[in-house]
Amino acid sequence: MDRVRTRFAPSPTGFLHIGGMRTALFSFLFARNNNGDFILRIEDTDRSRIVEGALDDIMDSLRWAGIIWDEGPDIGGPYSPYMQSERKTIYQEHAQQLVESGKAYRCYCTPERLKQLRTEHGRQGYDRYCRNLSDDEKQSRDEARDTHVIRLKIPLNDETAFRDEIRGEIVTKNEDIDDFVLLKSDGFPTYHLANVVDDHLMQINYVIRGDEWISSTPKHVLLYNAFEWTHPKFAHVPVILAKEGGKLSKRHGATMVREFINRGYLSDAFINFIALLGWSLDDKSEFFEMHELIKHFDLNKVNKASSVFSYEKLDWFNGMYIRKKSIEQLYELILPYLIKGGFIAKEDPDQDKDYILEIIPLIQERLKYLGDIENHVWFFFDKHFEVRQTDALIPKKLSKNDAVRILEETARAIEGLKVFSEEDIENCLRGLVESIGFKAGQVFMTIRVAITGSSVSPGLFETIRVLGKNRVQSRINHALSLLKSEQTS
RNA sequence: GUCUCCUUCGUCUAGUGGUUAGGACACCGGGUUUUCAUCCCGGCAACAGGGGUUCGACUCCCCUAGGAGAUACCA
Repeated sequence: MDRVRTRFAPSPTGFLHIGGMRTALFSFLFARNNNGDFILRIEDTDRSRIVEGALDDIMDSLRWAGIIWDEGPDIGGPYSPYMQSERKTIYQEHAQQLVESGKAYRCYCTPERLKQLRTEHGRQGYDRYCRNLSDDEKQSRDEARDTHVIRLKIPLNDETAFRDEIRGEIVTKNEDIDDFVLLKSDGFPTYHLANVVDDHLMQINYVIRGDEWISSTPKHVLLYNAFEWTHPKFAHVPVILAKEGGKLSKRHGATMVREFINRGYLSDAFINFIALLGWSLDDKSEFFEMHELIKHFDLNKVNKASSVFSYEKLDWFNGMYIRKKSIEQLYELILPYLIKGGFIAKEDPDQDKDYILEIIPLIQERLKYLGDIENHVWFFFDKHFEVRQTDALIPKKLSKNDAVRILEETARAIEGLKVFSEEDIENCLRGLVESIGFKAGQVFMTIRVAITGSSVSPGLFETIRVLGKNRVQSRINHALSLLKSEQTS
């Protein structure tokens, strides 16, 4: 059997979408699983819709995810170029060839006529008017150099079938297929022409794409037939929908891969999650690294039905992956976010490395995504510290004086600690609870709010240890002054 | 409207004629506990509906409904 070659062929009309990434992933996994090639081709034949920066975003996002192509616009390859806009003459020659062999024809219908056709008959496609133009008329139109497009002459009274690798046989009556446009009046090809010509020329033998293409596949099959080429195998993978059905859009949350990168989702987690949208190995495996996905991927295990993107489950996966990272790995990962949050200086990022290395274990299991880091570490940095919940300083059922007493006793007890280990801190404070007569929860909450500024924090003893004696003492004093000033009740 | 595809817990899914229909996320309850988180235990919850075929249908066929896509000189 021939070497497997698949491709991902996005158009640079926007940043890479979640669904696009998932389709690219399946195409990539299938190629790698078969020791084949994965090609990146850019379909930029609609010059009016090209978005600045989209091409770079698509390539960067794919690389981030570990979806690496063997041939593409940036690295070239044996079938260069990989930008369709640079292949314009190839398509024109092929379209011309079909006109000459009588399989396609020039159509001079104006956009206005086509529009009117649609309003009169509903959406029923082109009426194949120019297909039957007399030779005289054709000649005079050509002599007048009327603008025209080239359309494929669909063989009537027949049906077109193909086998989808995921769905099986799909049959369409040819009368339901338009004499669709091959070459636009500006000389650029339509997707249909360009995609067929390129897939053939680039030796693609598996076309793996989103299932929104199912209904145009018969057109492509007919085009392959017109060229007398054998068509590749087709596999239409299900698309990703929003919760309410319909396309995923901004109002549901992030849709661009870029947004997930920026928020600090780990590529391993993202890929793992997205791979499971429409594919699964069995009823128990849920964690897969890329090499495992490659090893196990199978088109037969791809679902037919579209799936809903769950932000909650992505967060869960991401949390699991964050917890699997070593302290050192996590340090490298969060550094950019610490810089962005103003916690450390860009010029000297490793300045507080030892301190941060101590902090990480305390927050690791609480982190959902890296961008969330500042909500967990702000109070570890003096210049960001403030008591955000001053009223929480006084626990339920206790008075201001009780709180003052707790903090004063705590300051004294901490001062007496010779060894500042977690164990010693714990023993010390538990002893304090005993002697003071309040409940542990009440005492600890007051201390927590005093030293972390809020009622939610990592474990108290470990936090105290990491903060260090000096910081703890000065924060307790600060809290005392807050309590004594009349603001708190 | 027409054509095509799809349909198992709220969500992601396992299941290929005989299962108490399994797992995960979310949710609810309990445990651990100084808060939050983690972790552990338990619970809720599904075969869209109707006809067939069959000794027997979630599994096969047909119809209906619902959803998605196409119906562009966009991809």
